[in-house]
Amino acid sequence: MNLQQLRYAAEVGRRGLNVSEAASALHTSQPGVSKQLRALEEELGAEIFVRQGRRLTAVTEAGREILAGIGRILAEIANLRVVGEEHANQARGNLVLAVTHTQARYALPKVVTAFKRRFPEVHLKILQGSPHDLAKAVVDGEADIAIATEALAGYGELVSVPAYQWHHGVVVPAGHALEREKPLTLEAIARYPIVTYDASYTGRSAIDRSFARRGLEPEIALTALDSDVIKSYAGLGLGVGIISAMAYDAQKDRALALLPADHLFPVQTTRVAFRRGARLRGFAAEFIGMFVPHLTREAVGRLARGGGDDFVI
Amino acid sequence: MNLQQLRYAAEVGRRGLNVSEAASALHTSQPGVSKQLRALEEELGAEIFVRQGRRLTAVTEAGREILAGIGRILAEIANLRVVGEEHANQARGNLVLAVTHTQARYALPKVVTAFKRRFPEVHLKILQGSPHDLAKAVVDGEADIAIATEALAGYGELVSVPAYQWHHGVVVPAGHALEREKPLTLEAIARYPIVTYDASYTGRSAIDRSFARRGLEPEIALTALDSDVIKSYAGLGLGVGIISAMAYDAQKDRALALLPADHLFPVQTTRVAFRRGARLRGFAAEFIGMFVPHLTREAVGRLARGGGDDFVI
DNA sequence: GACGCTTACGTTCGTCGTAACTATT
DNA sequence: AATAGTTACGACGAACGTAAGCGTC
Repeated sequence: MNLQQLRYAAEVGRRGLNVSEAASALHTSQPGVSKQLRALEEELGAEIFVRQGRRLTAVTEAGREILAGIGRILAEIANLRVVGEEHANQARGNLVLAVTHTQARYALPKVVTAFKRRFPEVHLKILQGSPHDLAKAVVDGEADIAIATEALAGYGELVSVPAYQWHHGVVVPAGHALEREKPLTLEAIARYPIVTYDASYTGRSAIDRSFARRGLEPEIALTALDSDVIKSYAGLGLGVGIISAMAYDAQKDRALALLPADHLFPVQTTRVAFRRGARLRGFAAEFIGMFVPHLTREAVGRLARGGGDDFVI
Repeated sequence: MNLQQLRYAAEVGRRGLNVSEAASALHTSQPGVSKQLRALEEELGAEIFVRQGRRLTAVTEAGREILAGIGRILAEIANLRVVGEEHANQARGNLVLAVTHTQARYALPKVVTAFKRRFPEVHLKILQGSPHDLAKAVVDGEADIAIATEALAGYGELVSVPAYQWHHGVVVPAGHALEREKPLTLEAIARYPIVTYDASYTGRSAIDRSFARRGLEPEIALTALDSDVIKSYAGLGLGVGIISAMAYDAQKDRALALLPADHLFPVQTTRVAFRRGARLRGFAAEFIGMFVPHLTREAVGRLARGGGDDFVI
């Protein structure tokens, strides 16, 4: 058995049992991967994949367990490298953040600025995507830290902690009839077409639930992945915008009015997540500490080693 | 990086930083181990061992973390093999028990018999040693399950569960003066020399504490590792024996009298332990289930995956 | 001088990539 | 016919063991 075989098996598992694709992703030949897979199965005395003719069609019972173990092994290998990097230079390295657009645009700038001042030699990379993409990126080791309001708490492979809370707000063109609606109600909003986040982004599920609970079925005129796009179309009069209140800037968004909606939609909790068992770089733990009030770098380490359970709000 | 390098580093760490000894234990050449160690350190970018001249004298800060990670990796590799073995034949394999003499002689026979009837193809091996030896054997992967009354709960690398409780008893030659002492007291016992277990065996620490708490300092005439030896010498009149009550057999030990001492010494709890995170063979979990009442095979699996904490009585 | 790690070197084994082959869609 | 995986084979490289070298105790 060798590490290469484990990497190959893991990649094949991740790539939907497609050996050729895995080989190409690993920058090696397909026959090589195929052969090493067989050798691994041979040595373990258990088939990992079910073969129909010459194709891999499923993962066996034992295979599931084996792939899970391989995942843990490769994660620990990655941790070893992290220890080495940390040792080489505590203040230099790469930090990959996987965040939603709203976070990148409105929540991160302040922390990122402070972080960069403190760790000028750390190269920051910000990946964007849907909350599920972000979670997957962290699970697969492509990103170190994910920040999002949705989905993160649902992954057992991740440790997630609540970072801060916020509310949705309603944005309309200045002078819109809704501005005179006091107090603002869901019923009043539902009379207009809605422009808001795409499904599974930035608290969208909470918005839908709030309307549904009152028996309302507002027309969703347009959905987008980011608050800026939604603001633009709300400004064009395509509909009433529902965005994260922190995405409204009284200065820059003078053409729009923000109507507070704290009483209409539930409070949202943005969470920070990283891989369970991951050996985070010191500055990565520090970043989390800077982003989440009252969470020390040491506490982050403890969470990673996994008291096992999520920090519950 | 490859697995061989990790095995080498782990072995050197375990063998007190002696490369030659590690090489010989691994059935390979010393220069090979030395070179691979350097290669690993080189690749990780961190020294694992401190060198003074040509000798390894200590483990570095980073090295401690790295060796810990390597330990987890090698344990997971072992788990992969276990999955393979399980797949090959659920009812065949090896089960290594590490137990103290008292357990082997008086607690195990019934369970072992039942186990063998149920899994005739499983080869059972019973290792003996001091509780600390047993714990070490399991931590190092030399044994699957340890059973002892002392020490086990003190190892973070082990998951331990209470199996059953018992009391010490006093054995004296039939007709001994102590037989007429009713109720039996520690003071009365302390008037005679004592024959009992060696330090750190089978509840010896509790015996010492009981006397000490009453300000008594009995003369320990002789200590031994096993109950049978103690019984022999107590029978010869060398002193009053204090052994596990279950080690007294009214039939076979007719020359001795057992004086109950439940009220003199605290109740003892024998524990069963296995490596945290270990993927036990099905029959191993089953064995634990047979030994520990009310513990199902599934519960054992859950414990291994580590809700993290010991089962508390 | 004995022990213990490192350096040097030649052999061997394993891994990789190319090419040809076979089976499935 | 195209896609996907296996078998075959030759080349390269890495790891191993032996032998010699260098520092320590």
